[in-house]
Amino acid sequence: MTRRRVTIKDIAKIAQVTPTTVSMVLNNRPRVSAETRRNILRIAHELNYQPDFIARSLRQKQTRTLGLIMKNIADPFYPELAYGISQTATERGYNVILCNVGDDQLAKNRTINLMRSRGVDGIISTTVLNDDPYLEQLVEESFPFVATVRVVTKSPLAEKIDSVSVDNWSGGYRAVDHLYKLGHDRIGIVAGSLLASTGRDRTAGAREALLDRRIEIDPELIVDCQFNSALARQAARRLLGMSKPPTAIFAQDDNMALGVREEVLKSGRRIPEDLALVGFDNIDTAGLTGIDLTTVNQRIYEMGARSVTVLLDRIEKKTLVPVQRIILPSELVVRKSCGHHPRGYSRA
Amino acid sequence: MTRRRVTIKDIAKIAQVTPTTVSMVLNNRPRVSAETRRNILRIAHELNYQPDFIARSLRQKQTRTLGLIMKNIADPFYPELAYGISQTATERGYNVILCNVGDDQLAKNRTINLMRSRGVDGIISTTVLNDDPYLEQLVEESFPFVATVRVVTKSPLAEKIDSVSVDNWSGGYRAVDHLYKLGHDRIGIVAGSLLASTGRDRTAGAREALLDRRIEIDPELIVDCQFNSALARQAARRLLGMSKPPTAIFAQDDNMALGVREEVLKSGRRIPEDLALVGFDNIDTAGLTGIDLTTVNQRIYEMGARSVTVLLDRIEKKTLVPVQRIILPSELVVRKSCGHHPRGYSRA
DNA sequence: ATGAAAGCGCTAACAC
DNA sequence: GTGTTAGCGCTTTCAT
Repeated sequence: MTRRRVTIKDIAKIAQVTPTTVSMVLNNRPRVSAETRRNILRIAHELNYQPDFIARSLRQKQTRTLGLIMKNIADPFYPELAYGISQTATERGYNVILCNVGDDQLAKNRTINLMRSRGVDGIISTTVLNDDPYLEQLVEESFPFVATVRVVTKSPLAEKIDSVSVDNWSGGYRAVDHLYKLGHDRIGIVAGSLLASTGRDRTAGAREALLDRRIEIDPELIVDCQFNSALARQAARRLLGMSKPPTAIFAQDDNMALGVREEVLKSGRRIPEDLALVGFDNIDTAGLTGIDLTTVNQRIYEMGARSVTVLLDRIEKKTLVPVQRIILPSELVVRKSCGHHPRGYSRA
Repeated sequence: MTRRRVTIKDIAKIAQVTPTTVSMVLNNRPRVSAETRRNILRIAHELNYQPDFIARSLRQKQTRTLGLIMKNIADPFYPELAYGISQTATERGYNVILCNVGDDQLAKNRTINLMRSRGVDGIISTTVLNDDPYLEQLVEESFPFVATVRVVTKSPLAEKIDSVSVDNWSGGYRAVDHLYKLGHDRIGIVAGSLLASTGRDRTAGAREALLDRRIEIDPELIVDCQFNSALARQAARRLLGMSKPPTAIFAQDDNMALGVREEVLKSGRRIPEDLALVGFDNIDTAGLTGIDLTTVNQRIYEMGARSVTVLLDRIEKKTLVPVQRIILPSELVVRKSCGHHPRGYSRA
C-alpha cells in the first residue's frame, strides 16, 4: 500500500553503480560516462524517481524556499503583491511559504523564527516597523531579508536592509496637490498608521503639499487610523461631523477610501459634488464605473517581482552585492471622484 | 560571522547528557528526571536553540507543511479562501506553500510533483478537473488531498476524494429563478468553464430553473467563457449585440459580472432598468454602493477553513476516517442590480 | 570515470 | 532515567 518512494539507492542498485554516481548524474555533474549517464537517467525515469528535497536540503543547507510575511492576504492590496512574488519565485525555482500575521507583533516575531527554523533561504516581509526587535539580529547574521511595501527608515538599520517600496512621499504630495488645484483648502486626511513608513511618508508628503500651498494645517483634519477600512469609516464619520467639515478627503489606501466613500454617501453627500476623494494603491475596484476613484497608482505586481529579485541577489550572491533600496515611482490616476474644473485645474 | 546554529549536540555536551536525552526533553517526552529536564531547557534557552525542522522532517517523514494550489491568488475570489486556509493551518501548527498554476495543465501536474518532492503532508487544490491525470495516483497511494471550490464529479474517483465546495447547483438555480420572478424571460448566462465542476453545476442549476419555469432555452443565450473577466466582457458584447438581446444576465462569478457590468454600462444601458445582472461569490466589491450587485453568497473563509480541517483529518487519522465531501450552503443576496418589483416579485 | 565513507540534525528502538 | 546505535536520503570530499 504505502509503498516506499524510490531513492537514489534503488536506482544505484539496478544500474550497478553507487549512489554517488547516481547523484552526480541527477545533478548534471560532468565526469560520468555518457553511457552510465544515459542508463541511470533511463532507470530513474522508469521508476518515476522523484528527488527528496528534504534530504537534499538537510545536506545543502538550503531549501529553495522563501518566507512571505504579510498582514493579511485578504486585504485587497496584497493579493497582487503575493502574485508577483509567487510567480517570480516560481520562475526562479523557489517556493513560497505564506504567513499572515495581522497587526500582532508577537506573531510577527514568532513567524520569523518559525520560518528560519524551517530553513527558508530568505524572507520577504511587508510588515516591518522601525523598532522591530528581530531586525538587528537578521542584519548581524546577514540573513537574506527584504522589507517591501513598508520599510525601515531609521539609521543605521535602514541603510543595511534591502527594500522595495513605492515613492509614498510623492504619492501623498500629488494626491493633496491635486485636491488643492481643484480648489480645496480644507482637506481631510484619513491616515494609515504612523508606525508604518507608508503612513508616515504619505502623510509627510501630504503635509508638504499643504505647506507649499500655504494652507494652514488643521490637526483636527488629520486622523490616524491604521490601514483598516472599519477605522477609516469611523474617521470619516468624525470628519463629516465637524462643525466645519473638509471639502475633500485623502484616504491613504483605496480600501480605506472605499470605506470613507460609503460613509460619505450614507451621509447624503455626493462624490465629487459635495466631497472630493482620493485614495492610494489603484486596486482594481478603484477603476470600476461608478466608483471611479482618483488614486495614486502603485505597480504592485512589479513591487512583488522586484522584491524577489532583490532577495535572490542577496541569497545567491550574499554580501558581494550592496544593499538595494528600490523605490518605484507612484503616479496620480485621475478619475472622477474629485470632480474636475471645466477649464482644467482651477488653480495652477 | 556566519556562525553555525546551535544543535541538540551542543546542548547535550554542555548538559553532559546525550543528544537523545535532549531530544526527549525538547519533545516533552516523559521518563526524564525533572532536574535534567530543567537543566536542558535552561541551556537550550540560553543558547537560543532553534530546532531544525528540516532534520526533523527527514527523520519523521512529515513536514507539517501543506501545499496550496490555486489558479491565481490575484483573482478576487481567492484571497479570502487563502486567508481561511492559511489561518486555520497556522492554528493547527502547519505552514502553507502557495502556488498559482493559472489554467496551465502542465504547471498543475508539475506543481503536484514538486510539492510532493518537497514532502508536504497534504495538498489542497482549487483547480481540480475531472480528468486530471494525477488524481488516480494520489488516490491509489492515499496521499492526503482535498479538492476545494472545484471538485471531482466523475465516478468512481469522485467518491474517493475529500472535497469542500459550495452548493453551486442551487446557487445557479436561485440566481436564475430570481430573475424569472422579476419578470425576465430572456436570460443570458455568461458561464464559467464547463470543464470545472463550478461552471457545470451553476449552469445545470440555471437550466433547471429555466426548465421548471417552462422557459425555452435559447442556446445562443448561454456562452461559455472560463472564469475570466476579459472573456466575460467579450461574451457580454456578444449578448448585447444580438438581434433580440437578453433582458437579464447571470454571470457565474462576481469578477465576470463586474466585467459584464462595464460592457453593459458602456453600451449606454442602465442596470437594472435596462438590464438585470446577477453574479456569484459575493466578494466585497459586490456590496459597494453604486455596484450593489445581486449575487450568490459563498462562505469563502469557511470553505478555506473546512478544507484544512478535512485535510488534517486525513493526514492525522489516515484511512481511519471516511471520505468527506462537504457542500456548504449558497444563498442569494439581493441588492439592486436586478431591480425589484414594487409589490415584491412580479411572479411567484 | 567511479566508489568509499562520512555526515547534515534529528529521532526511535532498544538496551541497561 | 539515560545511553547506544542506527538511519532518514542525499551530497561531498577524497581515493583510486
